[in-house]
This record gives sequence, C-alpha cells and structure tokens, in this order.
Amino acid sequence: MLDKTFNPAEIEAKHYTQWEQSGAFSADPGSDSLPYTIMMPPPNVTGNLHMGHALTFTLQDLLIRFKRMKGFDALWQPGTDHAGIATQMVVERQLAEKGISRHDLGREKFLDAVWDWKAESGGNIVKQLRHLGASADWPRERFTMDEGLSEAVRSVFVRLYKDGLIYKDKRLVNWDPKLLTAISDLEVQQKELNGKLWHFRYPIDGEEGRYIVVATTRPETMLGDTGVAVHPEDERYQDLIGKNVKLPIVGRLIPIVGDEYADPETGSGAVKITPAHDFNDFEVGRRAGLEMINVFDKFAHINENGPAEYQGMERFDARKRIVAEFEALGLLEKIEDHVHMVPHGDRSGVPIEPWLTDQWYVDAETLAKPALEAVETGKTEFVPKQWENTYYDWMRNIQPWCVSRQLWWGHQIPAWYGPDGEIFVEESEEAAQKAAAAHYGRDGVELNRDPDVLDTWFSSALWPFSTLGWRGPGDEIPELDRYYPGDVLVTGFDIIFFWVARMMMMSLYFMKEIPFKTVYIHALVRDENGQKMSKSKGNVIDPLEIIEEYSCDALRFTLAAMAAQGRDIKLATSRVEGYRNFGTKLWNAARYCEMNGAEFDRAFDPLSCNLKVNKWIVGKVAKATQEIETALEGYRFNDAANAVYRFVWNDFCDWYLEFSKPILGSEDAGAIEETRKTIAWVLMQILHLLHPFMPYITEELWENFGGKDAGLLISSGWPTFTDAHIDAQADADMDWVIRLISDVRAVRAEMNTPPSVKAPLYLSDGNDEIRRRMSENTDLISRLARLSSLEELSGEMPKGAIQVVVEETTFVMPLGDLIDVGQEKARLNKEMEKTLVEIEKINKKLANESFVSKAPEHVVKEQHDRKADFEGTKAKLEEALARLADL
RNA sequence: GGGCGUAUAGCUCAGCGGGAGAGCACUUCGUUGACAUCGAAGGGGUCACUGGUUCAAUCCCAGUUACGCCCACCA
Repeated sequence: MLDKTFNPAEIEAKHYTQWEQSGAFSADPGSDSLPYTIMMPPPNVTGNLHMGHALTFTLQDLLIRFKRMKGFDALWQPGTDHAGIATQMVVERQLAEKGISRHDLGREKFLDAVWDWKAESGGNIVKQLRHLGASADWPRERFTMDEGLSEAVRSVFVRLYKDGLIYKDKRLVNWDPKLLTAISDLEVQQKELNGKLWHFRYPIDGEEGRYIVVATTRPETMLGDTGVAVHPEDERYQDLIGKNVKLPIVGRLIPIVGDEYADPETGSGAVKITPAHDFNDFEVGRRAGLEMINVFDKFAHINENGPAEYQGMERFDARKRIVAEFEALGLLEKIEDHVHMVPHGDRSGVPIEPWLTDQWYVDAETLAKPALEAVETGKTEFVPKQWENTYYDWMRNIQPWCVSRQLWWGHQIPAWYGPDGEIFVEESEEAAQKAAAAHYGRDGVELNRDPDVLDTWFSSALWPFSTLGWRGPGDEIPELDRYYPGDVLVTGFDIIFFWVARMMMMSLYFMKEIPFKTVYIHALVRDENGQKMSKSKGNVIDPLEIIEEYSCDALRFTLAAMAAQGRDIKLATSRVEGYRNFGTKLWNAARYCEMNGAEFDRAFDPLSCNLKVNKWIVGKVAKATQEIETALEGYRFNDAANAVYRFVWNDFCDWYLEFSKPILGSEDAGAIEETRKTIAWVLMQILHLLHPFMPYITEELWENFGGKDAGLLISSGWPTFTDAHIDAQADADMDWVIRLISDVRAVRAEMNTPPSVKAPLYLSDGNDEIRRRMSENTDLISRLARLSSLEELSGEMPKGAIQVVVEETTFVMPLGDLIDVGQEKARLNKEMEKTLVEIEKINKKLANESFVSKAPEHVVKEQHDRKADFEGTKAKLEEALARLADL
C-alpha cells in the first residue's frame, strides 16, 4: 500500500544507488543498438553545483534517459576540468591562511598540495551531480589531467608545433598583474568606469614655448612614450612631423610621426604613443619604427626603465605623482571627466596591463577555417540557429590564441630549451634529449623545460575524443569509432568561444570530423536581478537547497519547463512549488489506482478496450507520447514538459479518473475489469513518459506497482504506439461530453450554484436515483449523450432548481439558494453584453464579402461555428436572466 | 561603434497569421474514501508605441521607445 505522502529525500537516495549499482547508466559498446553520445561539459573541480549546472545537466540527463529508453546505447561521458587558474587560486588561498605562499613550497610540493586538495574536495561537484539524478556513465569519468588526457595534450601540442600551427612569439599580451600570468583575450572583461582624461602639454624640442597637447586616460604610461602621432594630413601639425618632443619628467626626445591612427576629430588630434603598453600604440610604433620601452615589471610597478624616483612605484601611485608633476611644471592643460572601458582580468578582477612578453600562440586562423565550414555546410548545427551568427562572427575575426600561462597547475608545456635557446618540442624529456643530441651532435646537453602551463581550454578542446581513449594522432580506438562524433553538445552560450569553437577546431584537425552533430545552446539562469550567476559575484542560488525543500524531481521539471529557447531564466520558486504539487498529484492518482484494485497486467492489450471512455484515454496517451517525443527530438523541453503535465493532470486526473468512478462503483464486472486494467496501464505509460523529467517518483511508483518485476523503470523501454491506438480514442464523442459537462457547470455557476460534488459527477448531485441508474449501465457515454437538454420546470419546481432528462426519466437537481439576485442579474447582464459584442464582431466579419470569398474554407466554418456557440451561450444567459426575473 | 535578444495577467514566464494562455497570487464555493501539496467556478491583459503587408496582425515587415546581453584597440 502506498503511503499517504512520500518522502523525496528517501526515495532519491534509494533509487540513485539502485540505478548506479545496476549498471543502468553504463553504455554498452558490445550491444547491437545504435549509439547515442553526449559529452558532458566537464565542470571545474573547484565547482559547486549552481543553477546553471542544474539546468544544463538536467537537460542532458533528460535527453540521455529518453534516448536510453528509446533503445539507444546511450553514453553520457562525464568528467571534470582541472581549471588551471581557479584551482590554483583555491589552493593558494588555503595555503595563505596558514601563512604559506606557493613559492615557499616550490613547484613540486605545491603541485602535490593541489593533488591532495583534489583528492579531498575535487569529488564534490560530482557528488552533487548525483544528487541531481545525473545518469552519467561514472566508471568512465575522466579528469583533464588524467595521464591519458595529458598525453593527448602533449601529442597535440607537439603535432601542432611541428605543423607550424603553434609558435612562440614576442608581442603584447593581456597581463594580469595580480595573478602574474598572461591571459587570453576571452579572459579579459571590459568594465565601464568613470575616469578622467588628462590633457598634457608636450614641449616641442627646439621651439621654446611651443607645445603639442596630448590627452590620455593613463598618465603613468607616459614614462614609456616613444613618440607622438598626428594624422599625416592634419594641417595644424604639418610642420611638426619629423620634429621631436621633449618628454617631460623623463627628458627623452621622442619624434612626432604622421600616422592615420591619429584622429584629427578627437581631442587635439595628437596622440601619445606608448608601444610597449597599448595594443594600438604597438601597431603605430611598429609602422613608425619607434622604440619600445617597457616601464612596468610583472607587478605593474615602475621598473628600472623609469626615472629613479619612480622605480618600484605602483602604477596608480605613479599616475598621481605624474599628474602632480605636470601640474607643477605648468604642463597640465586640463582634466576632463571621461567614461571609458577598462580591461579587467575575469579571475583576478584587477585591470590588466598590456605587456610585452614571450608567449606561445596557436594559429587559430588556420584552424578556424574548417571549423567555420563545418557549420556553414550544416555538418554541425546550432539550436537555436541564431547562435551560428555569433559563432561565425568570432571565427571570422579570430586572433592568435595565447595558450601559455605563467602558472604551475596545468599541463606543462612540452618544450625544452638548449643552452643557446634552441627549442625542442617533444612529447617527453627523453625525446627532447634525443632531438637535442641530433641537433648538437652530442649527448647529454643540458635542457631546461619551459615552466609555463597551457590554458585550461587547451585540454578541454580535446575532450570529445581524449575522453574516449585517444592519446595521439593515428590512434585507432574502437570506442572512438562507436561513440564519436557525439550527437549533441548541450551548453550555455557563454562558452561558445572558449570551448565550442575550440573543440570544433581541434576535432576537425585531429579527427578530421566534427565533434558533435548538434550544439544545443540553452539560456543562462540568472539571479533575481537578471545578473549572470557567478562565484565571484556571490549571487549563486543553491539548487541543493531547492532540492531539499521541493524535491529533485520538482526542480528538474521546473528547469525543463522553463528551458524555452531565447530567453534567460529568472527562476521563481513558486514554479518549483507548482511542479512539486504536480508530483503529489501523480502520487495521489496512483493511490487512487491502487485503492481501486487497478493492477498492472503486462498482457493487457489497450486495443481490446470496449468502453468508450477507456478507448478515449488510450488514444490520449498515444497522442501525448507523440507530442512529447517530437518536442524532445526538437530540443523543445518546455513543450515536452507541458505536454506531459497537461496529459497527467487535465486528461488523466481531472477527466479520466473521474469518469472511472461510476464505472468502478457499478456492478458490471466486465466493465470494472476492463477499466481497472486500463487505469493501471495508463498509469504505467505515464511513469515512462514522465521518467526523464521526474526519475525518482516514477521509479518509486514503478516499484510499487509491480513494474519492477520487469526490471528498473530507467532501463525499460519507451512506449510505442501505432495509429491504431490513436484511432481508438473516439475523442470526438468524449470531447462532446466534456464540453457538455463544462457547459452545464458554467450555467450552474451563472446561477451561483456551483456543483457540490466534483466535476463530471455532478449528475449524481444529491440524487441517489441518478447514481444508481448511472451505475446500472456502464456505458456512461451513451447515457450522457442522451442528456439532450436542460429544461426549466415551472409550477411545482422548488425555487432555483433545474430539471435534467436522462432517457425517459426526469430528475430534479437542486440549485441551492440564490444569494443576491440583484448582483447576479447585473453580472449576467454584463455577460450578455460581452456575448452580444462577440456575436456582433463575428457577424461583421461574416458580412465582409472579401473575407468570405478569400478566407480559407475552414476559417469561415470556424467563424460560423463560433457564432453558433455564442448564440447558444446567449440563449443560456437569457434563460438564466429570465429565471432571475421570476424570483 | 557593431551585433543579438527581450517587451503578453499583480508576479515568473509560455505561445501564436484566424476564438488571448500556464504556474503562483486574488475572489467565491466545496473536504464523511486518490489528492487542501486538493476540487469547481470566477475576476484581471489596447499582447510596449507608430506605420506597413494581408480578407485577417499580439504574431510577418519597417521605424520608435525601454531594458538586457555579446563583441570592439579609440587617445
């Protein structure tokens, strides 16, 4: 017997363990079934489950459960990402609490500490995914720094280097002066800040008293100025081009050059050039052959190239002092308020500094070409399609990808340097030694390994194939053959560039094939202010708390129902509560089934039903199944969720179970038997349809209804229906009945006498005779069909009563006392008015000749039908009004 | 500066070229056997604004306004 209520926490733990132990999550490479693959975007090991995770993994789990039930050999490949900077920061912070810096430990011991941390806390996110019900193939779990995956990283790096697609270059990078590493363009976030624009006078050399005015938002960089640019055709400055400026404070002579970068319309039309600290100036400097003077050290403090009194000074302190000095020298023309974008490191939050260093770069432009083509030709499709444009824009303007990071945690770059700086890029130190021996013509040359590690996304880019066992070019791996490429990648738009694009590039280069056929981009779950949730902002809503309060099933269903395309999700807990209630509703429906002796009979054939109401629900199940399938195949999760919700609550509970009551209360053994079996059968179908959304409650009910004899629900097949099932529904008849009942209800409501007994059973309202007669004949439908009219009795009828004619017998139904006749009249009059307006509207439409002649036939018919309906409503209202008038 | 998205009930959001929807909230009524985490009935909307296409526009097109996001090296 089912308990009156159920305890989600209990059944969640129970069933998850059961599923996992039974091997239900595991792919089966040996099976004959078609494979279906989803690569799980690896969450950071440092991660804690947030709503974004909950959404993305719920959707993936939904798909994988659905496909698994459909009979595919479903592989959901899980794993975690080593998250270079994030993880290193976490461990460093922990060490800092004990007063230790990573430099105290040294590289090796620090890495040991990180691995220790990973062993202890790294499994957290994976545990939390299990709480979500994620049915991933856990024994296949991978970590981006596993030996196999690391080997793949090294071999990819070496191959790309040897193919000329990875190179070392000295150029300006985005330098994070807090984390002391280079970062890629994508890791830079522009923040709008209120700043100032300082206008400085630079004295012209050899022309006493003449100045050229330059404006800057970053006065401190003037220490590294090596030129002033004006537009070559700017008349104001024609005579100055070629002359020098004497740089104040520094005293250096720097040339005035003509360069089209200088915009005559902006400011004074002259711009100071600091090639070592600004990306534009870098270009100008290169064109004009200007010197590059780096005035910052790695902390963004003034280095030895600055004036003695500035050396070691922090950049913003230097700014203040420089401004003060200009003022003192009378060279400060003016200060303006100025709003501008300032680049910040997305991890550290401090302004980044363009800095001249040696870094490793990937030639992304070359790799992007096939990746672009794959989407252009439709080999990989984005859903929704609009994201393809985002992808194109970025890929077509792609910049070299800086992949080296000055960190310790990550894949150390497999490059070794000889004493003369010769670079040997090989997969191992032995190989590098060998290459060095060949190069130098002798053994035992001392080599030093590049200390840098690779961008975390470098290893993530290999995820679609490295997780399947690929370690290097030429590897032939059966599982790769079977499960690659993946069917769909489910992820958020925020990592299209970081990850999706790079997987496309790497996969096409090394696999010669796309990594996945579809990229489903879901919305972002935002906080209540519409802000992106992020750890650094601290505005993360904890899905585990929601699960605690409302159950995992409710959270999952809510996320699926809200995952419509094209809008961000601002989660409202009232929605979760509504879907929690949905679970309760199902639970109680199941209790009803149980109480009425509805037992699941595996041999039952739904096509054998004779009663119309049973045929009808069979057809409804078949239709709902189709609807859900179509929606899921098209990644319309909300449509699928709504379809199953409506079917369960509205069709099954509100109508079908209510219709079943008089039948089950009758004495027709055959009808009772058929109805019991149908009820149980429908319930079982519902459990299947709902399982991908609400795996726990469905598995629990499955267990209680004896479905378990055939194995776990998670491993059982998806319902299949034929046209015969749909044809069986006889829904025209039933829909008529439902409409009729609704009409009668509405009339009673107008009379302010809502039915005192639930829903369709109003016919038995206060009348045992009707109940008895209804029970005698199990064909409820034919009886209802003969309920042809509602007629008012005059004379002896009690006040406010209505007469119902069923077959030849007349029944009197009490309508109860009317409370306020005047108010009621006013309300009905209003209704009448509304109806008349509607009818008027439709009349007009029908009278419009061009409408009748040009509108499609079915439209015209619909309009006529609608008018007829309104006329009927009008008649009812008039009837009600007349009754009121009598009182 | 470029690109994209969004504007629908009090709130959170679906939907759509022919009768304005859901959940929550609200009003009224109803609990002696599935379910008060419930049932029945109901109130509430110029579908942001303007113009266009169409027999027909909340929906398609153009423009406007407001908000949000992404990209971008403008001193």
